[in-house]
Amino acid sequence: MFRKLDLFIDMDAQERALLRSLLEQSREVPTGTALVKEGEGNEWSYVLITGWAHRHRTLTDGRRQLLNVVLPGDIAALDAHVISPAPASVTTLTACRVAVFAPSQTLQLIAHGPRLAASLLWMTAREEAFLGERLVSLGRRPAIDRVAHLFVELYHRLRLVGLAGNDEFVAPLTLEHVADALGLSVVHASRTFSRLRDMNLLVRRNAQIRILDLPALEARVEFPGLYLRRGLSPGERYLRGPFGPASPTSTPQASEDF
Amino acid sequence: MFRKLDLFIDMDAQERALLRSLLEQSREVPTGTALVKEGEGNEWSYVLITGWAHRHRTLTDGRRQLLNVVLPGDIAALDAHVISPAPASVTTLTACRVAVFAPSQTLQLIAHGPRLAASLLWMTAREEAFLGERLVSLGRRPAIDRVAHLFVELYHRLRLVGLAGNDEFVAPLTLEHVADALGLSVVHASRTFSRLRDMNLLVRRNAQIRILDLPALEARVEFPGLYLRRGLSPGERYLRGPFGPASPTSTPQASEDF
DNA sequence: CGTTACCTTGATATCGTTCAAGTACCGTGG
DNA sequence: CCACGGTACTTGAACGATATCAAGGTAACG
Repeated sequence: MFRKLDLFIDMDAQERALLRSLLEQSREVPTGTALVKEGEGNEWSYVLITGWAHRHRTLTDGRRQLLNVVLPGDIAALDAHVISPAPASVTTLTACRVAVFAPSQTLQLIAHGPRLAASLLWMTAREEAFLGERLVSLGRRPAIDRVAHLFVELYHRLRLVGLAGNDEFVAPLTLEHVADALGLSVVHASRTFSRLRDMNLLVRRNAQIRILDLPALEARVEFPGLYLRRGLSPGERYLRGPFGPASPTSTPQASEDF
Repeated sequence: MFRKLDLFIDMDAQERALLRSLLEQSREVPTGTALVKEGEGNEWSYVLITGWAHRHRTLTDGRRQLLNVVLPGDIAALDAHVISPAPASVTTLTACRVAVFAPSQTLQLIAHGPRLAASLLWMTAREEAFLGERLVSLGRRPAIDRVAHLFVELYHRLRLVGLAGNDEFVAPLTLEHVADALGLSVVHASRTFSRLRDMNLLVRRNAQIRILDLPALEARVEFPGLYLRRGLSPGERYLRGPFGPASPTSTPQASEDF
């Protein structure tokens, strides 16, 4: 399984090398490992290379809220370097391969130049957009649309990193995870999946998700998908100008796996 | 009204000057101005100097979700530089004084060195923490606790910038804003305020909020307030080391208004 | 002095929760 | 090969928190 961090802007050779060096020391962790624990001072950040994880908060009485799902290529706890006690936990949902890196390395990345720094900013902003969308779901959408939106979003995110088939993918989430992500009870999450199946929109069998009617699902939730794409924003356009790729040997074009 | 951007790490003279230059060209905008419109390619970012604004998404049928409140000292649409069509709108709630700046200036800031870049990262991460907390509210808290949490958070944020009294502050939010922020109907938001008043916890009269029992409110929502503080995180400790303040003339200490 | 924006209150409806029971599917040990 | 226990899921029934509908009240403002 190869990691596509082409989420970043097109990188020159030097930038690629720097990132590569971060990813070299990776380790394998089992299901259920707490990479970050909320409330504790966390020293490390992670790049998820393979497997799934999730970010979540737990209240004292046991209620839980899943904030986001962390997929291969995503960075977990980048904020660990700037926000002292971690505001949320990060736990693996499957066995994972993760690259661990220290604050000093993040700052090295930033110090290397504005292009990588802006990339980190972009990743963080993307995370924020995910949270915003989820907030719209919890605040203003009925259960069926919340579930629809979650899985349409997952579908697109997984496709981006080559982990989803044409209409199918594996999502190692229990009903409880879905419920905790969407502010529902497990019971109602179950009923909602039944409803989606009966409406011929989406089928969930164990961890297998099959999208039956993507257009219908996207229409339900007004899915623009814009916040997923790596559009050419003003900032990026600017980056290609004044600063430009640091090495003239690299042609600015869609980046490949590396 | 003076702006406290001491949210940033302690800055040296050069860094302060750079920020100052950004804030110099500010303009006054009336209530209800859309600084950013969702779906449109936005070219500008803003530092809010005085007044209130809010970030929000609107669905086609008119349902709205308020994502966050923007207070003096906050940056709005910093992500405009990296995420192309704006994922959410930003609209003023009062007359505001805002400093407008272009993507090029953000990148200048980043390029100036890792300390300012990390500060931007910190502000973005803080935003993300706000969204996460709100998500917990919408997903797992009953109406009364949602309202409690929102106003405790606002209280602390306002205190941080000197805009809240000991137990009182002005919040130019209508019931509709509160309802849209918390995923409630206007009617129920009204009833919930009544309940809070009857329980001697909080009183809202027009735009005036009076906190009657802060400890009780904070206990209800397990308010740690950690994500508000500017704790000395690993990354920050690091910044004081290798890089240090760029100018040796500035003593590293708590920053003042400037 | 009427219009509009904002808020309140009551009555009824609904979506989602909780409680409870039961099924299916493991992996384990006898 | 079967009994066992655990986890994940499903389904039904009753309940409850919040929504919706409807009406009325107050204050600002032209």
